[in-house]
Amino acid sequence: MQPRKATALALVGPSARGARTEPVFNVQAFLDAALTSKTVMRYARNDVVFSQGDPGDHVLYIQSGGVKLSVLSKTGKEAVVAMLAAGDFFGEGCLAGQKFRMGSATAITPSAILFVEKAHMVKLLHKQHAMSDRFISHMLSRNIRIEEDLIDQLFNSAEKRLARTLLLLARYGNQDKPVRAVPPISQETLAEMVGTTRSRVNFFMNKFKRLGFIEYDGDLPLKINNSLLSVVLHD
Amino acid sequence: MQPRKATALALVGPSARGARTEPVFNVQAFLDAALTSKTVMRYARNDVVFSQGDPGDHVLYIQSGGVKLSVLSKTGKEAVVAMLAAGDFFGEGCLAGQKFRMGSATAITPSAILFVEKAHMVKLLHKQHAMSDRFISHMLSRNIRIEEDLIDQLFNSAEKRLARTLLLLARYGNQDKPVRAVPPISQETLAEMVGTTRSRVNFFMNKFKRLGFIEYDGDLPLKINNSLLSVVLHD
DNA sequence: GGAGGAGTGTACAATACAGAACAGTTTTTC
DNA sequence: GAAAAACTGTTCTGTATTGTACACTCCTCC
Repeated sequence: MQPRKATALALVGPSARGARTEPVFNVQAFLDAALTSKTVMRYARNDVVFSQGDPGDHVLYIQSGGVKLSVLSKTGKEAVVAMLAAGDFFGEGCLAGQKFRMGSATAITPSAILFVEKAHMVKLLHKQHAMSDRFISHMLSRNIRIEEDLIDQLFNSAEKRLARTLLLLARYGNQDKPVRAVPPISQETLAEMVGTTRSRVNFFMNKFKRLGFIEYDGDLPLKINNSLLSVVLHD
Repeated sequence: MQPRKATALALVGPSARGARTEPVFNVQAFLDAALTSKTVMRYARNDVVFSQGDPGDHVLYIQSGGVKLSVLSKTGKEAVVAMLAAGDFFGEGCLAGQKFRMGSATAITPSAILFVEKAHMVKLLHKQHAMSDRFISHMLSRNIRIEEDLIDQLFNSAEKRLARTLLLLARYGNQDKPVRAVPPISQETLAEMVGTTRSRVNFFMNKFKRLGFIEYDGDLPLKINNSLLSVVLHD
């Protein structure tokens, strides 16, 4: 019924990490099928979608908005594991048998989230090529991204990690401009993403500012000078 | 033709991180299909399957043996990203459009590796439920594992990370024994897995030995005392 | 059987980092 | 519009970690 050919090869060559503010693939086919399992929820900024330890057997899909995945350690430290945008899945752990959420999911902008029950998701993966393509593609690029984060942690100092995080965050803004805008994020959150303390982030932010790598008046959102900041990474 | 029901639900509940020295699922269906694209290669310990930077458009599947995935930084440091066993896939990056290998793959034991061409892999994923179940299941558990590694890096000290790495490595040995054997791995490699220096690994290894957490005569393979070592992690 | 290599045991100086504290500023909230 | 909360700027101290260096043992391969 719905046009399917456009998505059939989605798996093969999506430079899945490009500027991606809207889902890339043919949402129709997926939604038509998925919506039969009904639930779409709406969240405001900072609303909690689920909390670490919650039972959960739904895979979630971001129709619009953005979501932050974080983990809390026994000692109370928080780490941000991923920042997701429209078209991303999360909570897929339940497909692998996880009965409880391993982390928390929080909306970072007003978001519409689709809930797909695990059993139903499995069916979809079997029945719909477009769906399984999309899901596998998502898993692949998420894998690549997490692996890069891990490698970043293993190789680089906090200063370089912060530089990299800023550069990646900037991709949320417009592409192809030398100077990009970063969404409003506190130094506290940056610290949780980078894996260091806020005071350390503050120190480096001011260093970057002093050196002309980033621009801001003490107020977020800030502008980052792409080419300059890359210097930090490649030396 | 081949019995398929046994694998149909493989996706749903595989405690994929159990003792897994042989592929869990029905290899027949997969091999029958995959082998039409022919290549199986055999490697001896320390043979290189592919190197970082190599062009590559094959997904690889471990029929038997074990493989180490590692990455080399610009400054010459090496990091071990994963240790894989029979039944695991690797090199899936090409499915997401990566034209070159992002890291190196090295056999850690004599191994038989199946090469599946990218285009053929995509076909298999569409045609064979058992195949796409198996692949998605693999991606899910790999994802979970890498994420855990990342969180480990963010939260824990080098000492705890080493303890965790040893405990995980021990799962290669027999399950359900309080004392497990770890395959022969140099302190150098351990350092690359943990993300620290060899001298630091040596320091902690001797500390663990002194405290009775592990046993070895200066010679690998070593035995680790499971319950004791966990103490390090949970305090 | 001697040379070279790989792996281990150990020590030490330089440094990156965490943790904590406090003042100043802006933004929320009632 | 006052009080509270949230965020930034900055400083300090102790500690974990790196980087490096050297001695020692064991293996292996001409």
